[in-house]
Amino acid sequence: MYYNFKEIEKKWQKKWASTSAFCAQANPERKKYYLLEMFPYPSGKIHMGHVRNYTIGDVASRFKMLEGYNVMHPMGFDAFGQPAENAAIKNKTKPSDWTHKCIKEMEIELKKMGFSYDWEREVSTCDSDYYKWNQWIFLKMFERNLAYKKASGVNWCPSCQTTLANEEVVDAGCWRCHTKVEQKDLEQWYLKISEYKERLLEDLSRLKNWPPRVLAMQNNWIGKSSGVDIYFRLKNSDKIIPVFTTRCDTIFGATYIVLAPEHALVKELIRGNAQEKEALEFIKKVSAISKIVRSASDVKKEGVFTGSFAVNPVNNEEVPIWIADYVLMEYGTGAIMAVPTHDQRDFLFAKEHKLPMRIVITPKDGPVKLAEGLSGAYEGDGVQINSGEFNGLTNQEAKIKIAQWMEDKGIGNIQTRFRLRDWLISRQRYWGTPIPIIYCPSCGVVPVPYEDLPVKLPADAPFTGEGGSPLGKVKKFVEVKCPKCKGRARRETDTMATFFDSSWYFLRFCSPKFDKAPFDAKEAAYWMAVDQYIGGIEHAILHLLYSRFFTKFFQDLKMIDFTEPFDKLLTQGMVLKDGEVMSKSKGNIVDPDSMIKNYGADALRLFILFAAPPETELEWDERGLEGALKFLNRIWRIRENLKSAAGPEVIKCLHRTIKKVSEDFSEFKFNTAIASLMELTNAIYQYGADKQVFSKFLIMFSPIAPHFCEELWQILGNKESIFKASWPKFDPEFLVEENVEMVIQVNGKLRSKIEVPSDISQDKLKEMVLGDIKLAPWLKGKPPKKFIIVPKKLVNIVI
RNA sequence: GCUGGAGUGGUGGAAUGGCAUACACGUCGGUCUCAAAAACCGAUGAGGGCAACCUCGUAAGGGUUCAACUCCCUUCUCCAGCACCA
Repeated sequence: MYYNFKEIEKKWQKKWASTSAFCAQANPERKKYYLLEMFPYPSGKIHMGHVRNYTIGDVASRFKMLEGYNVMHPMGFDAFGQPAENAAIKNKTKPSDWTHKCIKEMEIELKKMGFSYDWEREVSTCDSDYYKWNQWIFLKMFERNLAYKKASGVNWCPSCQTTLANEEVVDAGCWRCHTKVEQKDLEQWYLKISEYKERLLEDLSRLKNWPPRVLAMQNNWIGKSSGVDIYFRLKNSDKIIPVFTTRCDTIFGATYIVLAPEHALVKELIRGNAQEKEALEFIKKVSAISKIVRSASDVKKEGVFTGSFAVNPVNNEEVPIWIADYVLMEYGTGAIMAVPTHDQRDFLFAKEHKLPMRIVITPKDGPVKLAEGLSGAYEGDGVQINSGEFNGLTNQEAKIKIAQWMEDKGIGNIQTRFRLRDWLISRQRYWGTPIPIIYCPSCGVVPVPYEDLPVKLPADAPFTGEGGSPLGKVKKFVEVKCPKCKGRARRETDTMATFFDSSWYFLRFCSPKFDKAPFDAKEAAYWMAVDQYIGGIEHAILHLLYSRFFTKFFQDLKMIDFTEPFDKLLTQGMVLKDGEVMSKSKGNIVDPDSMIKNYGADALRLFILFAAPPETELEWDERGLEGALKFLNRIWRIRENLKSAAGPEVIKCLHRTIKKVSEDFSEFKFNTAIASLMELTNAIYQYGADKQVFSKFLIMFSPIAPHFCEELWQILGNKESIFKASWPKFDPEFLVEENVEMVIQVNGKLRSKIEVPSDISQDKLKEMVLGDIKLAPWLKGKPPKKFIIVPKKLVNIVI
């Protein structure tokens, strides 16, 4: 007979809701613990990824609660975004109706899993009470020149009909629909995240409890590199072209320079030259291709000669100036010096266009290779040659000396460059936060005054699917009075990228109904930072970088006094089926709802935690889920067979288990914690348990299977919720064994085992070991050279 | 190419210098039953041996150590992120 999980789970979910069991209040007397899982986009249905993410969080949250912490465990919805608009077009509904319906459905599913959320703190980013503060934050950034508008080539998704941030372009496609991204010249709003690049990079070192790969990814993304701007002068002109290089040690080998096709000087350089026509055609061709496609490494590097020359400042050599598609305007100075002998890209380009080469670094102890015989660039370290006064130095020494020498002579400037670009936040969509800006023909760009916030989304925008923002078609939204001159003006119709919304929601949870600012500083001071954050690796750059940026911004506004929002981060692994990610297109989706129906939420939670450690991928296996249910039933039966007093074997095992589970839960090693609870269960089956042992077992197991344990807890006669109980403590006395089994090795190989009193003296132990008949053939009568004794574990005899 | 991570039974996984394979899944056998299911008990890395036992075994090779899945070096494979970033 299976226990009735359907009834039991429903019963306790109702009870927890009616008693507000998980509602948290700030209390300076108590130690707080803020546990947060990344909030979901309300698609209407939870998937196994959500189940895994939120189960891990729920166990941690309930464990901390039992340990006596004041736990805040909130949940909300990242509710703006394109699916709602697409649904509106398809089903002729309104995005807000569709979204709110989805949120309702999702709340029901989350509640069915028995998660211990503080629902009174729930937020939805599409509520004007929330997005009002997006606008508030935007205006604060605008005041500090951290939000600005600029025209430039931007990533454009033709399917979503909107612009995308660099972070949202994945494999040259849109992160949502995978459509190939195009390039468009548009005037768009940006956030100056680059202002924070040094801090964002440096503070990574504070994040000791973040996974190394996330730190590595952010480090890469910020992409700091040090080098020198070297000033090349145009031949027959005073004009200077600075080029950025990290390899100034190769400057004597620079035989030509290359500019990006968009470089400001290009037009002037080609004017009147024989190459002008060819060059103009090339520029036209390149500008039509998106930057992403252009920068794909498998595309052949193309370029043309400008017909002009520059002067290498270190040796006054005249070098040709080329333009090529592989030089990017956005990075460095938009111009490079080319050293074909020591840079593979330059090498290939020089070979193709028959440009000169000169070796300036030769491998230590290696022969000097001749340019004619060179099959590829030598990019390694070595000794300087053909480098004037720097000959003979190692290139690493030369790098430092040449940089300094250039600064002294005024022909170069030591520079640090970053890869991180500013964050494009304008979206030509409806279902997002309106950017609070008004364009006035006489006053220009005018911010909406704070007292006029929120700028609400009009409810009656038309959804035709014809492209272009629906907001632009709502007259009463667009046509406004200028706040300054009261003249006729036009409202900004772009909305904010939804990543803006999620960059500070963890602060909103501290005071979700606060109406004077995005959050109440006092509440935030108590609850922040988030002690444990849990979510998918897909947000390793986007969301986590933006959230760090916003936190630093709030710190600068003196609204908070910390600089990093998330103390510990756990990125959970994906749930796979037959080795592949579950997806609609593969048709291998396992629906959590039907699993709850067939096995119960507790069994699902148990399986998901037991099948793999949280960070690794989890292979879905329904047999494992059956196994989880079997284990629950095995425990269920214990209640009928409790003895009046448990024997010493079980008591010892209990204390070992308490120690192990306490340690494992703290380190999120749920799979091994469950394994040790299973061992205790096996011991109970062998030796029997009393009520006390079983109660302690239930407390330890309750974070994993909360409904199940509440029910048994009540059956044992307890009136209060099991989550009001306190976490059991182990007694070290019970961990001490009178006798221990010791492993006896000869030359490191296991040859025997003996049981000895655990407090045996070394001499007595040696005596016993030498008397062990099993060892005789291995010792061969020879006297042992050495005894290695690891107390209570092992003896190794070296002969 | 750069960066980070991983490689252990038929399967998921455990062990971070000290008995390799805990705990489960699966498989096989037993108990109960007219029978089956459920439940309970037991076996289960490979090879050899009647057996006690022996040999081999954590991607491959080498090293350090009394002792290596674990530390070091070399190589291979897989996963993930970034990538004409000068």
